[in-house]
Amino acid sequence: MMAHSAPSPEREIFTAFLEKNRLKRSEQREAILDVFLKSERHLSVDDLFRLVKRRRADVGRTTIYRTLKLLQAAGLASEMQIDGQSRFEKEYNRQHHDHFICQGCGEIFEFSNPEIERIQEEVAAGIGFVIDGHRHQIYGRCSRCARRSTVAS
Amino acid sequence: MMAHSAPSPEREIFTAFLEKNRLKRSEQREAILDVFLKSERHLSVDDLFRLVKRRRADVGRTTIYRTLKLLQAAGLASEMQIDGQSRFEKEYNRQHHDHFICQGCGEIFEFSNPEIERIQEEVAAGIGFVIDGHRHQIYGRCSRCARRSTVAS
DNA sequence: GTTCCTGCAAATCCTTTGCAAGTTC
DNA sequence: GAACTTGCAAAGGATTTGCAGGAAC
Repeated sequence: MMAHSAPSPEREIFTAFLEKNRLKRSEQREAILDVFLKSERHLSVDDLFRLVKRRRADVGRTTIYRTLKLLQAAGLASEMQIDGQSRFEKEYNRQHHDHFICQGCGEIFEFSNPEIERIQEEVAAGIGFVIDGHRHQIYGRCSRCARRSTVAS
Repeated sequence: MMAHSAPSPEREIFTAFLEKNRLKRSEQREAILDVFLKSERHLSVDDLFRLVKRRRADVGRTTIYRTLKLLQAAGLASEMQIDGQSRFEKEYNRQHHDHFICQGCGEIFEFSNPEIERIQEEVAAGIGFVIDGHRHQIYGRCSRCARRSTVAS
């Protein structure tokens, strides 16, 4: 039995992706996509697993892993690594961005800066390097945590 | 029995580090440091393990892991992640830099750009974020591999 | 002699894979 | 019904830890 969710461009893309690859819909996949789309965070596999489990206690971790691969292949999710751990964020209709990562509270802030991208290209061109992509993570303390640690110390 | 190596600032730093922390010298540690210092590459644990093994067939992987932690703590090595794998490079007397990573041949090129660093700081300041450090990896193809794939296709 | 090191094996952690049973089309 | 999906358990790969024996101080 299939559950139904309100339509959205992401769901249509996922459905199209499944069809194109002769894959099937399933309640688990719908639930995972739903939960994933609802979240505004950078989710670890375990975060997602726990969130989906609240809705379907019988879902397996394996299915989370497998579905995340599908979401990436469909262009709906993108993976990043923080402290050696995979995290996933929504990718659809989003432009490229990089991350500030607060080491105090774990919060992740996104940023993008065309100047930096441009300089990257220049530097790459200087050595004949052709850029496919990049990861730029900046570690430190967010304003709140910075304030706190100044006061505390 | 202790082997001896030509003195170098790095070896002195390591010796001082061991003394300060009431740790002991050992042939393994000396050998690992030696091999590490001689390499100009970004070594995986396994790379280092194999290189050291050529000199001391009896060394254990565990000792490589443990010694790398010491080298990091002493400021002689720094760790980076590529494809989820740890790699280590020399840190002593080196200034901060980031990496181009060729997905064709695996080669790693270093770069540093003060403009990028400056803009980073500006963007961070804009949200009150205090920077501790950052990782900036650019993926793509080096000039040789770019040429090859253009010709081949 | 005490304290620290080492290598092995076992344990962890995260992720993938084999497989039998259940779903979707 | 054929083909795909699921969850479990087992297997993998990278790294860490417990421990008994060995080396450094």
